[in-house]
Formats: sequence, C-alpha cells, structure tokens
Amino acid sequence: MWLGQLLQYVHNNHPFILYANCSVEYDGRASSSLTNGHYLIIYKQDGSLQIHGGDKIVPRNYQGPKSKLSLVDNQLSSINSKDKIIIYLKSISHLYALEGWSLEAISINKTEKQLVDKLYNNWSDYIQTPCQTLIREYATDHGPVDIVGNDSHGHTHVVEVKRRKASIKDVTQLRKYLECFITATGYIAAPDISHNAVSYAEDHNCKYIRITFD
Amino acid sequence: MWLGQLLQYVHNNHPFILYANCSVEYDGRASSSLTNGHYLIIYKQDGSLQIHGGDKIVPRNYQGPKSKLSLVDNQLSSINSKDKIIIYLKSISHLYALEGWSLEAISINKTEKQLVDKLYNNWSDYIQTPCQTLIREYATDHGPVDIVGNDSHGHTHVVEVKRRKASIKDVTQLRKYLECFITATGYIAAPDISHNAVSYAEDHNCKYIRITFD
DNA sequence: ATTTGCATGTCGACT
DNA sequence: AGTCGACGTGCAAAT
Repeated sequence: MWLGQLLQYVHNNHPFILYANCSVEYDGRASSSLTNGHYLIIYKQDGSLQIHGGDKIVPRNYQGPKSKLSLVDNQLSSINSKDKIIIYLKSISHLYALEGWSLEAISINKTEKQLVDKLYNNWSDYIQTPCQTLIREYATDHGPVDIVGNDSHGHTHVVEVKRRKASIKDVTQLRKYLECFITATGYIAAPDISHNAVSYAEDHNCKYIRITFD
Repeated sequence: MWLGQLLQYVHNNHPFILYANCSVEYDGRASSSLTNGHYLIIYKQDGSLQIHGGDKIVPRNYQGPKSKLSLVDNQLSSINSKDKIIIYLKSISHLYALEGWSLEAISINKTEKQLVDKLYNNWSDYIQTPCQTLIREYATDHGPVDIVGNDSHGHTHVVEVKRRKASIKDVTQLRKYLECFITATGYIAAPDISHNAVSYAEDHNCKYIRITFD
C-alpha cells in the first residue's frame, strides 16, 4: 500500500521522505555497502537523493542533482552518469510527500569576499607600503589571486585571504601564486593562523596579516 | 497540538523530522538568514540539526553533533560552542519521530588507501627504479607522505597518491613534501590528471603515474 | 585541544 | 565538459 504511493511519487518526480528498513548498495566513483537497518531517505525535486543514518550531518549515501530515480519491485534506484545507488526496501515505516518545498537560498555573511574588500579598502591599515595599483582577483597563469599590489619601487605584494584560521596548505597556495612573479612578497590575511603555518610562512618569506570580521 | 508533541521530543532528545513553514537565523563562524518558506528539519540523537530546502544535497543551515536543542514558544534553537541557530516556526505541516534509527556506518571501497597499497605492492609496475626501502605514511616535518622510496643510488622517490583526477593543488602538496628532502623526485599517482596539473608538474620536476582501481 | 588531509566531498564560477 | 577555489566545508586520525 505504501509501495503504491511511493511508486506514484517516483513516477511524478514528487519530493518525499521515506523512513524504511532497508540496505543500500552504491557503486560509481567509489563503492559501498550499508547493512540492513532503519534509515531516512530524502528525495528532492532536482533529482538528488540522500540516505541518512541516526547521526552525523552528512548522509550515509547520496546521489547528486539530475539523477534518475526509479522503483522496481522493492528496489529504489538512483542513477546518473557517474554513480548508481540501489536501495533494497524491506519494510516502510513512514512515507510523506513534501508539498511546496521552498527553493530559497540563504544569504550569508562573513565570507572571504568581505575580508578581501575590507583589506582592499583599508590597505594602509594592514600593510605599511602604499601601493599605486591594487587589483582584486588578479589573473595569473596559476589562477586568480585575491589581491595584488604594486608599490612605487616596482615591488609586488601578493595577498591570499582566508575567512578562517589559515593552515599550511593556504601558504602553499600563496607560494604557487608567488611563482608567477619575478620578485614579490606574499601575505596570508586571515583572522588567525596555525602555529605550523607561521613557521612555514616565515621560512618562505611570507607574512601574516591579522584581519577579522569587525 | 504538534508543538506539544515537538516539545516532548526535544525534552527527551528524541530524533525527529519536522516539515514546517519557518524562517531561520544563524550566527557563529558565519551568519545567514533564510527567508520564510517550507523546509525540512531533521534532528538526530547526536545533537545534530539540519534544515533542508527543496534542492541540493547540502542543508541550507545545520548544526553539528553535540549541539543543544531547545524549544521556547515558537522558537526552536540549537546552540553549541561556536554557532547558534534559531528557527522561527510559523506553522507545522508534519512531525514524525524516528524510532530505532540505525547508526551503522558504511563500508567503503575505492579509497585512497587502496591505491597506495596497490602501488606499494606493485612498485615495479609503475616506477622503473627499484627501491630498497619503501615506506608508507612516511613522516616528514611537513606531515606524512603516502609513499617514500630509496633506490640503490641513494636517491629518494616521493609519491603522493590521489583517488580522483589530480589537480594543481595536489602537485603543490607534493612539492611541500619534496622540500623535506635534499634531492628527491616527486610523483603524483592518480587515475587521471588535469591538463594544467601536467604542465605544472613538468615545470617542477614531478612525474605523473597513472594508477586505477582495477 | 590543535592541526592536518581525505572526501563518492558539494557547489559555484568561469573557460 | 573541464578546471579551479571556497566552504559555517564535515570528519577521522594523529599529536
């Protein structure tokens, strides 16, 4: 009886949640098995599917948007170009169709871009050397740099901004950009920086700039 | 009537799903607003909370495990050391308690570790130079390297393995490890590699090794 | 508690 | 479709 209802939802591409005793097989970029148990299955209108266990934020298994859902007998399958999931349904505890599910996006603050703008607009508060040119998203052979400045001595200042505590790998990213310039000084601008990243930065002629969200 | 039921679940730390018309305010590491609409709210026994919109895999807002949930009037709040979420409930369309939600983990294949083992056990299939010593998870000042080998000429071979297509940043990671050796050759081993990463690797004396999951 | 690196990362932007 | 970088990344393991 629930299976019939589910079949309709699948057929009409209608979003639903399903709480069921089931097991899951996944194959594609990786492969995995989820042993039999009670899991929460969520299907959204964009074709995405997720199977949640009783803990963690991230789903046990999932399938991205634009996947194709189908139900044959007791097997609920989702397939796309890269991956395939098969859910073997043993019994259904609960099925509910979500009507009028909102697609609103969140508007978010405290992004990296805001820190970039703050540094760009208040350059002298953070870096002694004044720069004649100051460019955001400066394009290099190795990708765009957050901010690049040129001072009156023709020296280049390369800044990589991070919204959270900077780590070693952020300094390696900065060093990659630095290679695109003959001579340049590198800066990591972030609210905080790890101990190891400080040493690594010092060893490679990079400086740390503390910048915070007000 | 549903609010009373919800209050009980919150009080007993019982996992539930809630489909409601609501808006969400978040503040902490970042801050965000989610305008009024119908969203799916999931609460798990570990204290995690997520608010899903009608598309995407990732939740619109979320709170990690060990967060504290509380309900006062129409405000469902989740708080932990770093972040806080307030859900302003306008109306509840659906509320369901999940009994016996399984905590099983998935067993997964095609991990990076498997590729490391494959390369380790079949070194000569991939790299001409035979090595007397071959060490997995070799510890350096900049962290552990997937595989480090030493040949009869005392030359060092440093290998970074990736389970997916290798990118420029994977080569920068390799280069970071290479700095820990006087002279060494670097290798990126992966099923595939991006065009730019190839050029970047060549420019820095790093070689690409193609290795696949059977 | 801090730090690092993996992940079926996901997602968005740009070529 | 390919490539790259941000993300409230989440998450586990090591220190």
